[in-house]
Amino acid sequence: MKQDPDMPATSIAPTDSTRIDSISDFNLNDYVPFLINRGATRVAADFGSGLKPHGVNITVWRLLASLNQHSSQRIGELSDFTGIEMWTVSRVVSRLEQDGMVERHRGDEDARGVIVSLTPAGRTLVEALIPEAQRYESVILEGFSSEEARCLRTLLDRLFENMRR
Amino acid sequence: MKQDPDMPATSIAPTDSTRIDSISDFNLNDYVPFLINRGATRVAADFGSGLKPHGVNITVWRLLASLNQHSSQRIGELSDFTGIEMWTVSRVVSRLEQDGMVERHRGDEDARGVIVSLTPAGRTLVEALIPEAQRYESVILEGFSSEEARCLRTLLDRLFENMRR
DNA sequence: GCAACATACTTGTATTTGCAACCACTGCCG
DNA sequence: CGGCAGTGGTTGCAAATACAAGTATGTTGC
Repeated sequence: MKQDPDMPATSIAPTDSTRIDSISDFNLNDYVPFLINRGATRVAADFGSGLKPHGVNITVWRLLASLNQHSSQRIGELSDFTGIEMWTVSRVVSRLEQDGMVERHRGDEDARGVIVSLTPAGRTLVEALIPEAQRYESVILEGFSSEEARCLRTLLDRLFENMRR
Repeated sequence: MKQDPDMPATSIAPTDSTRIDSISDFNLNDYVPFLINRGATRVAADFGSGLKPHGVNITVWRLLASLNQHSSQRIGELSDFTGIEMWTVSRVVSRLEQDGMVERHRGDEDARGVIVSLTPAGRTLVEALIPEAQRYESVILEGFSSEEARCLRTLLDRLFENMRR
């Protein structure tokens, strides 16, 4: 077993629960991609279960909220803004169209693009979800000062920008 | 269309790209659950595609890395630590067991629990993945001071603690 | 003005995940 | 010790997502 050369060998095995068994110095608790995925997995499960009574999952919510903000966007723009792969956006939008929540039509300038916009029913749905979303955010940010929350938002945003390359 | 009563009506429609169409004051760019999910979706896609040559996806990587850190854990502990639902952990562990990357046996103290541990092959695999993981982290944290990175880690960790309730 | 290539999106199929119902084991109470 | 509530884990089936291969439109060079 590899050992830190700066540390003297010890014959007493550590037994506390925070002991790290890994032979490398890699620590998941400090590994940002892990921390983000872990948080997001839980957000999807927790907030997602709150959305279920509305017949909506996390992906649908994110797309609807995105459309609520910029009332009509191309499939590719929705994908860029939300980080959801284009093929998934395409299929989710198809279902939302069937359900009468969005409309889809070819771009005017460039007919390769497909422009998606909320119907009145779609807007009504998003507006019903927003208060729940805000309530949920306040739960997960419990104990955060407004300074800390602002800091988290900024850093997450910069992270996302880095991922665009 | 509703209009902010504090703002005088204007006949000139705003045309800049940052315009918000929503009638409410809800802004996704400041909404933490959205920012986290967006980041995580991209991490899963980007880092995930780097993992594919190793026959591993993001969920498998997270579980292997978790086992690398605490060499044997129960299914429920893996679920708690990673945020992945237990039924998913159970199934992924089954596949990893078939592939010879982990071993599974009933708990000694309490035989309801199932204890999972890495095999030598599993440990070899994780150790091959760690350098790639570190490289990926450095890409997404480009431009972050060590102070900022530390801050992000701390805040993400507190967020996760809040979600445990 | 028409190949040839690029961009924007869609879709068939395979894999992964979510849910609910289930099985395995423990600890407690009579 | 026998039932029975509680905890930990698994699994059949449905829904969601990933990938690769497709269609539709636009742009460029000849």
